[in-house]
Amino acid sequence: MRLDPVSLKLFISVVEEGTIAAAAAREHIAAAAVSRRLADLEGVLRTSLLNRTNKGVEPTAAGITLVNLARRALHELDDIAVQMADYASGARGHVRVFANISAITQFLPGEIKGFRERYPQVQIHLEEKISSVVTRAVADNAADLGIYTAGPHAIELETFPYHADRLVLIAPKDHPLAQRRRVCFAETLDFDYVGLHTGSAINLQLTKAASEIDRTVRLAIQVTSYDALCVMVGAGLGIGLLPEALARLNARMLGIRAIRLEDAWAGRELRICVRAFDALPVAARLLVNHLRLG
Amino acid sequence: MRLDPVSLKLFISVVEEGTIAAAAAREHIAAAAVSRRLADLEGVLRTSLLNRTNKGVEPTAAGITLVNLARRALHELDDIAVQMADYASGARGHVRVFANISAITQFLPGEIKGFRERYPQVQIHLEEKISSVVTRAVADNAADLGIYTAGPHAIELETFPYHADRLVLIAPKDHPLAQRRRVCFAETLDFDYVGLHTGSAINLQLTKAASEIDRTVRLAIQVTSYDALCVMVGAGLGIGLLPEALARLNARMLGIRAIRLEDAWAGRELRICVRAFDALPVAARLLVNHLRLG
DNA sequence: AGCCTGCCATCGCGAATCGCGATGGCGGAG
DNA sequence: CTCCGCCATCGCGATTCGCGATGGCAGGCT
Repeated sequence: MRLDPVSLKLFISVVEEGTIAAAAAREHIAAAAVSRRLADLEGVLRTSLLNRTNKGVEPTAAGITLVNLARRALHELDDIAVQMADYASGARGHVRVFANISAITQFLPGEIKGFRERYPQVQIHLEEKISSVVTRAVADNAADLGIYTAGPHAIELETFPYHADRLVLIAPKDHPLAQRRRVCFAETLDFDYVGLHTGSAINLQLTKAASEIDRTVRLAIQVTSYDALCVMVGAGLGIGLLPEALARLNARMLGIRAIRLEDAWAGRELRICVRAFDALPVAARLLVNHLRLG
Repeated sequence: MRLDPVSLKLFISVVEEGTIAAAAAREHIAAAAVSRRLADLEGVLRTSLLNRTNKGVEPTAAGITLVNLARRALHELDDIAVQMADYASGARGHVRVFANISAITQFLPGEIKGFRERYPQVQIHLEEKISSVVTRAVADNAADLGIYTAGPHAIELETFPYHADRLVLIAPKDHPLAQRRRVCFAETLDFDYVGLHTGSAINLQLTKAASEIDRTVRLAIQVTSYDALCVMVGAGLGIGLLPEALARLNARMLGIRAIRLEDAWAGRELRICVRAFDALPVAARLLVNHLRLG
């Protein structure tokens, strides 16, 4: 049988006031009721808590111990009410998310929408960064969780699988490769490329793949966003690499063709990273779990 | 209105089991009763704690917060029962006391007897030490509280007044000073002394007083206890200094005379010392308070 | 489409708990 | 001896609580 907080509170009052009568007056309850609760408490704990005289009461050694323990326990209970008041008033948990453009444009919108429906009290702050910046931000506690493209990262983080995506070649409609359904990467190196900025996962992948076959990439221009990449390719400045979902999205509007790359490395993995899952605020853990199930 | 531990426990079970029905079975209570308590809890906290479906329940963000807070609070309540079990089984608080012989022989017996009557559950361990050892032991946490003769002590302790006592001269019955009712210290230095061991408060006091009038003490012998001192003086080896109560006690049995010292420093103060009163176990604080009121 | 199942919410009922006023015992003060 | 203030106990009525019964809902199966 668990101890009753009302009786503990009355007991504390009795010890503080020195008499059951005074404590009863303070707590707006009949002295008889206090007396009975104290007797019950002593029965439950099987020890005498008070020495009773016709001048009032005095705590026993056990009673003094109980007063201190009871104060702590009641403080915890009161703290529950205080902490829960934020929910009662509509205040929210807050999660800081950094994600790369691949995740943001392909998967996060739908999943965050679903999460917000389920947990309307949780507020999400989302920033788009390249993968290396994402992992660094999580490590530095500038973000609660990050979504990045898997690759060699020196930073020690706790990670979870998120989604897979695939890179495709995009070319202007009148490009020699535009009529192809599929292509090997090596063939593409005969043409000019529109590249993404240094440090982006795609740019790293591009230069790495070329290096592995002793070739170089002919970069006509480098841009900093997928949109800019699509526009440049559509304008005929070169070909480029793009996540498949994005390519499909932009193909019709920007007059570009998406061509499948047959190389194995074109398949990529997006991952979720956190500093330490167990140390995350509750709301962030909820979001991680939600994204993992997405 | 304070939160009800029974409802909090049921809430935790529900979250852990995932359904009200399973939690009800686990806690041996009807599901209807659980359902009602949960609804009441949500009313008190003015926030939704669970999303209910026909497949069971799922905690809201508020509910997850509450589970963690409730676990802590319930642990505190359970801890009360555990800690109080010692009293139920008769185990006691324990206080380690170091005191000098003056306190032990004159005041402590009666006062400790009164304390034990009042707090029979508290156990006292008493060791006799000289004042410098007493203060050192308290500083080193080898004792909870100490009683010593006030004097220059480098150790920083929290102290309280205890009792005053007075040193008197004791002499063998046939000694030239034995017929005197009172004497000045300077006069006594013309005779041999039986001294206490180096480091004792009385020995320090003796040598300090002599030094202040540019005289030396002629120590025929040094002993380590008051009993030995009395026996030596009774045997005629010299005169000595002793607390008045002890001197009166031993005078008749050992054939010695107690003569009042007229010097101001013969009046002494006994003090209680602790490392930090607020940090003491409850039982030790009770004893300190009892001794202060003695 | 209909039926079955498992879940949750609500209700009325009886049992248990709780606060109250009345009463009595006790010891100290006047 | 009387009075006062304290605490303990009791009987009573009000309140709370757990139970079984009932109903609504949605998913799964036929």
